[in-house]
Amino acid sequence: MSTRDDLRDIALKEFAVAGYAGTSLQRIAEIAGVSKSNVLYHFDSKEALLEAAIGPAIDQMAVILGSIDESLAEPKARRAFIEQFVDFLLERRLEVHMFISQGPGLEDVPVVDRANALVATLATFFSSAVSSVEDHLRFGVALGGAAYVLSAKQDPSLAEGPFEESESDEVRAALVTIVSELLAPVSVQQTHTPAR
Amino acid sequence: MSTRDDLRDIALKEFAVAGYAGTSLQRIAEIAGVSKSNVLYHFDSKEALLEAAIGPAIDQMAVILGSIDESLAEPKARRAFIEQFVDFLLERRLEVHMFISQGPGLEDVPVVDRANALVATLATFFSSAVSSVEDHLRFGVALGGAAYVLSAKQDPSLAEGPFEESESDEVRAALVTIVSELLAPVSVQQTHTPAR
DNA sequence: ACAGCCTCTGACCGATCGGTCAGCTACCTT
DNA sequence: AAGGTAGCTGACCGATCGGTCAGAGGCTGT
Repeated sequence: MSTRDDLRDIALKEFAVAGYAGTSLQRIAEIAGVSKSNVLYHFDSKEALLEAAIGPAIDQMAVILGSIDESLAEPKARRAFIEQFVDFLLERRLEVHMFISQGPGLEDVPVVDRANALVATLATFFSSAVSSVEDHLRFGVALGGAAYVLSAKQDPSLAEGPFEESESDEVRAALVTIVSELLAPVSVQQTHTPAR
Repeated sequence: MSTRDDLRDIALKEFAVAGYAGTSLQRIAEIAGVSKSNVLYHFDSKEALLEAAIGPAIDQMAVILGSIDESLAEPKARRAFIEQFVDFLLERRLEVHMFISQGPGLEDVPVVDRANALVATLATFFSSAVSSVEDHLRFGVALGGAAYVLSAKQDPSLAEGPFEESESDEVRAALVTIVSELLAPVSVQQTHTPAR
């Protein structure tokens, strides 16, 4: 693995656990065993490092959202989307946790604004302007709850690899069940894209 | 309202939205319209300000947890607890959001460790060692999801007062429904404290 | 052998961090 | 009137922040 990739991975982990503002370039450099200057050689700025760390996850999220069309009202399509979404949460739990917990307060960082826009898009799919307050809450609980539980599970270690092999499948299945349950009563608006 | 209370409230809001590390005493002082020295006159240190900001919420949480006994298995008692818990989330959403999103990474801050211990206690009530992975996830999704959705709802403003009067009741009722739904299948262990 | 590039470092920069300190003002007590 | 105390401020401290810069060392192509 290249030094650049090392730095990106370390930065992502530190940003997720200690926060963007709470993580210094010096600390990232020390963990990686390089100088702070070297961090700024590979990345133009701290903000550029943040973009490199969470950008791929946002790109991936955009692809997932682009693949869903208005057929989301059909139970089968919806189930497939939820599975895809849970897989995304499992694979990118650090990035998602970062965005969930630090999304506000990291405004005017371009890559974060892009992520905010994506979540807004996703929300309109599941609960448009005409849906009830409860539907909004269901969507939020599903997204925020799944993101929280994944980041909180391996709290102190925040291990690098995915979950234990044996546990991973069980977690995935349970999450799909829970999220499906949460979103089941939500009616999907499949007409036009909402006005706002 | 005294200057001290002003500072505590401002600090809580800023800590919640920008993070503890991302909020400077200078900024808190500017918002309050006082000098930074004055902040450190009312609070011995930044950490003391954090404790003053979230301590009351943790005390309140401890009281709630102390009031529940092992009768939580009965549906009526469980429902009452969920309502009490949702009310707590509504009243203390800033503190809860702070703890949820910054709990790890704020270790060795005494007041945060106390909050962590409380959540662990709560978790053992709902899902002991013998319960399934899905039960653990259900509990986590309910807690983290409810906390996220409440902090995310009023994103930019992060208004001081509670929700709009008309909307507040609806949000409360919906949250009680959703959390009850999430926790319904979870079997409560009411024998002894789990072995591990 | 030399030139050029990539990787990387230490020294250094101004700004800001949390925190200390001496002292000012206003008010209360005797 | 004198003294004490609570509330507050500006000047200042060392440490650390993100970021710049000149240059060292290694590797490749000529």
